[in-house]
Amino acid sequence: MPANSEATTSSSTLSRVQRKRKNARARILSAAERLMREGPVDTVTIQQITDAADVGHGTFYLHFKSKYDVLVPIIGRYAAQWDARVQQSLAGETDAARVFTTSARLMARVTLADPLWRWFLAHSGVPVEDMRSAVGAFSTRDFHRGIDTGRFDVPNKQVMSHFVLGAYVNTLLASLALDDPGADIDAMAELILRTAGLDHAEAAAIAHAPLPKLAPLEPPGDET
Amino acid sequence: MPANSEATTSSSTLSRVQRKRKNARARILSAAERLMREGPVDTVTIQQITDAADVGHGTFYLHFKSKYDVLVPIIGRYAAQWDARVQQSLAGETDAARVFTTSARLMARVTLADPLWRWFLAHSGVPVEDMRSAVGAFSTRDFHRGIDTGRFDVPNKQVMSHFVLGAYVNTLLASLALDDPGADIDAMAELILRTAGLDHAEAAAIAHAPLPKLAPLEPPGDET
DNA sequence: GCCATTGAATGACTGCAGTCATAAATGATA
DNA sequence: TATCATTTATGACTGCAGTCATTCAATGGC
Repeated sequence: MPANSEATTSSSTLSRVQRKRKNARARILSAAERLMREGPVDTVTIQQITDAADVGHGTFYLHFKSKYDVLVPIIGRYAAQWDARVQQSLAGETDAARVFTTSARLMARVTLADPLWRWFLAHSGVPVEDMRSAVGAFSTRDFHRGIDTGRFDVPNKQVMSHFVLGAYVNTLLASLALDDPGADIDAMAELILRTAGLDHAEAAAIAHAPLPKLAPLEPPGDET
Repeated sequence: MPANSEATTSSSTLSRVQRKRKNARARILSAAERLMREGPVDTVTIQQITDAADVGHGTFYLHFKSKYDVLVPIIGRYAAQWDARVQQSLAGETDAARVFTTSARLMARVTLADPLWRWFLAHSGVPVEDMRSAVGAFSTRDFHRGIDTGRFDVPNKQVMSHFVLGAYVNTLLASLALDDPGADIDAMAELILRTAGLDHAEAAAIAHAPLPKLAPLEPPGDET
């Protein structure tokens, strides 16, 4: 008796079902993003998402574990788009310390500007791995480059990664309450550079250098 | 029709009701701790807690917001007991950097040894303030002492606090998977000292100095 | 001693997250 | 193009978190 009782009522095209088939995941993702951008994230229910995506309630759990879980790829894509721009604007820069620092400072600002990221940060009751994949993927990459090229001096690469990521996330978390988080972000960058072995003067100079301007991202509802 | 239908069946002493009255919060706390230490934290329901505490289901929400919320004072008390011992064993130490570092290293080890703390860390989807009050209260105190006495050199005290707390928590979080987290904890301590302005040699020396022994805590079911 | 006021305590109730038995679509084999 | 195996989808169902209208002990005024 379960399954599609209503869906087959109009088995006219049949391709409609096929279309649903192939990209349930993508449909859920875009429906979730739309709904969560419309209203408060908390009030969006799984049922609303699956209704909007025109898939069954259970289908959601085939692709995602929870509401948090569906946010990860959404904000990940947002971050990836910005990261591409940031990297572009840093094309000429050869110093790994400057690349990392500028990237982190810009990405932190961008992150704090997005309502979905803000909610995610405030509710980051997520395992380390999700944090890493979504929050710190880009910063981590640039940071490791600094280590691998010998620009940074760290006693324990593994611990250093967790250390810096945690510091980064918690500083952003605290900055959620601020109107202009720029100064705190830069102070954080300075501290990271210190931790990475740069002397205080150089850390301060790099962390407070002027930032390159980036063109704003167009409305984030576009599909690939 | 609600209220106590069963509770008044034996209105023998009447003082029993009075006793329930005054310390619902304490009863909930001890019942919650007992249940959560008995089985997996996840499987304990609010209903089970209120049943064990012999209070109504709704009473729970009068005192606590959630299951996470009830854990905060529980693990806070555990930490406070250990902190007292740690401070005692550091009575002779005058260097704020050594006090902070030793305290942090010991408390991290103790924290990682407690199942309730481990669960809390793994599920720390809690606002910064809870984290601060439970996770970092003692470390934060010692850290600020280092700043205030001029032993530490930090550009921004506020940011520094969030930075260090986040680094601390996330490093512990990552250490949950390790059999012996000691080495990682010490590496973390070294990084904190660097961030606080100590030169690399001194940071390493202090962070890897031998730890004082502490007598183990007796079974944590005692009431004050 | 009586009544009014307060706010702690209660548990039936609501709504959502997450599960699971069922079933449709797809693909492979021949 | 029939048959079986595998993958993907479904929605009724379960159980718990959290709410809220109601009850009642306690306290203070008179």
